[in-house]
Amino acid sequence: MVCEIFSEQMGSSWGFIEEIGWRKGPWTSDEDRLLIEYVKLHGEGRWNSVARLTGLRRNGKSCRLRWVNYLRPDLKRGQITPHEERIILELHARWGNRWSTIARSLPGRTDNEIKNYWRTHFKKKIKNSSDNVEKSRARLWKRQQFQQQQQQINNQINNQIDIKKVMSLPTMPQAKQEMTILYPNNTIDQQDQVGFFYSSMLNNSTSISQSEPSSSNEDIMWDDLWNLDDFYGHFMINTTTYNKTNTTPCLQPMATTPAFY
DNA sequence: AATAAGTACAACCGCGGAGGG
DNA sequence: ACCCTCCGCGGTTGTACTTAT
Repeated sequence: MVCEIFSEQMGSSWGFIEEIGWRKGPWTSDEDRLLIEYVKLHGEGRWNSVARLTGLRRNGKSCRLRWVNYLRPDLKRGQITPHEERIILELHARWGNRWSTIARSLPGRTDNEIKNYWRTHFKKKIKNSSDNVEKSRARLWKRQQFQQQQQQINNQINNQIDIKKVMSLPTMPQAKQEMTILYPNNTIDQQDQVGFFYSSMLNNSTSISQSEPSSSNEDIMWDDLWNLDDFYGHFMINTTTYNKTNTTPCLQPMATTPAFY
């Protein structure tokens, strides 16, 4: 019966690409229904049998993809929440583009969804990253100046807060020196970038509650993250520490954690 | 209002690993 | 050991929709 319905509604007038028997392009609601019925009856898997058993003119790959990314009942709909975004960032720092691995930590989200989210929200900034290194350094320096001023003001206002730890942030040359010791095999340029990112991450983490006059903190944070993207492999993987029994990763940019950690 | 640029997301493709014959 | 099929993964493309100019 389902085959009859299918053949009635899947005429060539639909305008979709047909290639040697297999349909391509967007799925129709009827195709979805057939696939859902198939999974109800036979369970997930054996995707190449779908066409034979349902009359659906989709190949196994297409059926699996449609089910996994769109039809599965346990999928979470709606926008990625800020919390999920943080998780994605942290896990990407640890795993790189292993989207399926990242997706396992986000129930209801698919690898495809996370991959798309990453690309549209973050990846686009990479192309500008090399140009931004110098600009970011200037911003970093400016931010450090700003933070020091803020800290001085805070000191004056509230003597009970001990901010010595925050003020002990390493300078850029210090960070580079530490990286040279820790990762002597990296090139000078890599160490330069690594030290820079480390430094900027630290500064971002301390300035999170402060407002900065001329530019958005968020913009700066993302810009700096992009500078990191190309050398995660040299840095984050080596230095991200996690307990094997705890699947939640933590961003700890340096082996020698700064005082405020 | 028109259109170019940007964004979001569904879907396809190629590749490689696993497993069975 | 080899071949074949199936499956899953990551990269990429296509397109509808939104926003900016």
